[in-house]
Amino acid sequence: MKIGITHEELYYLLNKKQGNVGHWPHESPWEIMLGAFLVQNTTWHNTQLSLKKIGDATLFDPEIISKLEPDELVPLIYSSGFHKSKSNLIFTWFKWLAEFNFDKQSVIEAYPTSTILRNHLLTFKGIGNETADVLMLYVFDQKCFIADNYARKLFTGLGCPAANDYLTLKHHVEKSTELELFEWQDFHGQILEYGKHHLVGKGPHQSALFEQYFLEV
DNA sequence: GGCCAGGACACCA
DNA sequence: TGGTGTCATGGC
Repeated sequence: MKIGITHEELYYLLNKKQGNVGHWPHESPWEIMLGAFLVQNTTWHNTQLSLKKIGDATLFDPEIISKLEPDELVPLIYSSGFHKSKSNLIFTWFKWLAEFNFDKQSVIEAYPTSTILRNHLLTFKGIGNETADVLMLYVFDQKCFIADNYARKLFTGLGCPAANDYLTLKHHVEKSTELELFEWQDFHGQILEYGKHHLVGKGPHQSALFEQYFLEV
């Protein structure tokens, strides 16, 4: 990268600067899945309103959630928007999980490689690259990089030429970065935290600003 | 009252 | 393959 630090160093700088940001707040894996779907193009605040309603109605019991029809899900998730598509996704997702008896280890073992599992996640209508990676990283415990909007802005600002496309940046970072699983999880949280404070409403090319921030450790 | 948020997808050329 | 419209709510 242009400012001459490795991806690992970037992560450690963010972590040192911002401290513990709590990578993905949750009480259970079911809450992570629901959060990943509901937060699409929505604020975390709106997502939490929906999660609270689902929790009140189901206690996040996957068996109970899996028995809810899309029409029954709509009033629970209304506040996070796109309720038609999101209710259908939750419905089909938990029906699929039921085939594995809601055991995520069984899901992981049913697919020969993490790439094959990820490709299957992408077959769900409503799961794209970013949501698939959130699930892989936080639910199925697979090391990966989430090249979301904030990450692409940040890496572009740092002079990374591969950052304008989701998959290009994802693969670039993954093949050239050595981190533990919990660090990959925290990396996303750190970028998100940084993005919410420094990237909202700003254009992608802010390298001077980034350098000033990171070198002021 | 317009703009945007921790996207995804269909459609078009 | 790349660009654009659409889905929808809540906060500022």
